[in-house]
Amino acid sequence: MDHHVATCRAELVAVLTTLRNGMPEVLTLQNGRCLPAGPLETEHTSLQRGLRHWVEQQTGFRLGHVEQLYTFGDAALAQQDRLVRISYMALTRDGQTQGGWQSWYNYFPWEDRRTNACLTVLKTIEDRLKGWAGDQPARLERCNQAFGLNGENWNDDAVLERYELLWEAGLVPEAGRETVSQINGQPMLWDHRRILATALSRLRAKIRYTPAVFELVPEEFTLLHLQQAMEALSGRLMHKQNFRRLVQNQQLVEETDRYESGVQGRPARLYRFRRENSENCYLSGAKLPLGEIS
Amino acid sequence: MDHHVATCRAELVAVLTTLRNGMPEVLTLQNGRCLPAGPLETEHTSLQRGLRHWVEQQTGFRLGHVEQLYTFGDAALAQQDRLVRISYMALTRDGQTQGGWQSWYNYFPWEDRRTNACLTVLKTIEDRLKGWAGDQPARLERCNQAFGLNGENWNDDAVLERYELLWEAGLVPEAGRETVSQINGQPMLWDHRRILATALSRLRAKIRYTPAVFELVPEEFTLLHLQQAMEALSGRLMHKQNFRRLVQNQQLVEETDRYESGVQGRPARLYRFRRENSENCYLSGAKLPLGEIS
DNA sequence: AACTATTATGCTCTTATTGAGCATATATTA
DNA sequence: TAATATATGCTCAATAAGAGCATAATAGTT
Repeated sequence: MDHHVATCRAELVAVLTTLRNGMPEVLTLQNGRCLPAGPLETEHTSLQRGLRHWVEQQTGFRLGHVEQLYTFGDAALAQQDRLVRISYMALTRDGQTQGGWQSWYNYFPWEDRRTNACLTVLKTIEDRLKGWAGDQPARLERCNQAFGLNGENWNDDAVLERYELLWEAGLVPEAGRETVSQINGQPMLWDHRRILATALSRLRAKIRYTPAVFELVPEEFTLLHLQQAMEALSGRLMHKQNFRRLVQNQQLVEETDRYESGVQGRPARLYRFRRENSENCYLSGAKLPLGEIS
Repeated sequence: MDHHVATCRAELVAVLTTLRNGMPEVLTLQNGRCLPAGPLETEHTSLQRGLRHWVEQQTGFRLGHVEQLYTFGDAALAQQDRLVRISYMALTRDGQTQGGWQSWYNYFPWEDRRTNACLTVLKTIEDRLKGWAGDQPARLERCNQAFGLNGENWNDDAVLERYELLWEAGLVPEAGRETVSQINGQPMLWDHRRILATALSRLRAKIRYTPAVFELVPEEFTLLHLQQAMEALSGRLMHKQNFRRLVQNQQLVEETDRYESGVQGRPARLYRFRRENSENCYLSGAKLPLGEIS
């Protein structure tokens, strides 16, 4: 048998996240149906530069720091013209540009546990998953662990595992089954929703042990703003007093002499991120653990 | 300006790790100068299958579960014939096959902090880094954080950061400077040592929150064996009694009714990994934190 | 001006986890 | 039998994490 080196095209896909009105949003195209993406061209001198080029061309947005997510290549692709999809994640504090920002939780309604609304969603999903699992203990166990059923804990970071489980169970439209978008989430083209799920997983893990949140809040913020940013990203509520204690003990922020104005109640002090103290904060072990509420 | 979709070749690189005689080892070719690797061919129906094919052909080893590491593509590569290098990591408990197993710490002597030998290495590196940093505070701070100098903590997982810092400082042979292998580590071809550093970083992080160690120890083991496996991978010693307490509290292991024999001292009970309890253990939050020794 | 609603912030209390090390148990070897 | 070596059980102090009470400071209302 002959062996031929496969030539392939590399496609670059970007997941750009911002926070607006207490909701994490992602930059999309075509009415939310896909992510900015384009092929690596001979003019691009690096993968990242290719990515930047396409995002800017398609959305007008200039990416800052990006982080590689995953390379997908094992789908059922044509043998002769292979495609390798390399995905990246980026953050921005100003999603004010034109173009389609969509809430994360349109795509993954079961991931926003801040309100009671998701209880309905989860109940429906639980029922359908149980139908799929039947009496197969392996399947049941996977459902329990992924969705925190039957006494298991809910793990914020397991966004991808949950999405893939729903796919396997035929409960997302991409898998060819008819579904309700309020429950099963809005679909995307190709595997873009899977890439988005990968990004949420990564970002939720990242904010736990790096000061990544600070890239999403304004220069000056109250501790409540910071907490709400963490809550929006992680999808769960936190204990206010304990959150303050943690942030302050980590020495990640410093007081300013200014206060918030124009709101009800006692005005909150504005804080600023101590960048010098944690330029590479994960190295020094500083963490921003989520003081979870039960 | 014309835009042309770049065709490229995808190269698949494997980092296969095993534990032998208390040392973590990696499967290499050409006397330790490179990792098993090969191009994606038209016959390969997925990236992983291509990877398996090359590793088996070059080393005779059949890979088990693999995990993707990183895709490198932004090096100074020829425009017309681009190369995308996709790297993977795998573990095995029997590195008994033929072929070149090399200790991790031949490549990264400063990463093995279990013995006093590394103190000399680190002292030399520290001196040279200080020379490179001069009086630039940004550089000094990076050195301190990466290598735990000046009161900063040593972070096991930051293998890649340390390697890249040494590269930037011109202290590794790949950067074109003449170096001493006992201090600066054995070089590899191309960027393979960087890929290896990525793998160590990932694996050291992984053993903290998944039961990955159990893929590297025999079916039945004493708690000391398990501890020594963790120590070999993380490069640091741990407190014996506290380690037992942690492992047992996590319910990751179960007693057998057998004991170790043929060694000095009181014979140790043999334990077995409770796979059922943690098939997907990271989801349920089970951790194997390293009870560090100061 | 007094009162109420609302949010910020300080503080305590309890429990769980972690680092450290002492004490005892059970084997081998001299 | 004594010495040595390792395994294993247990305590103690320090720290971190979850929960909630109490007080402070503002805007709006009566």
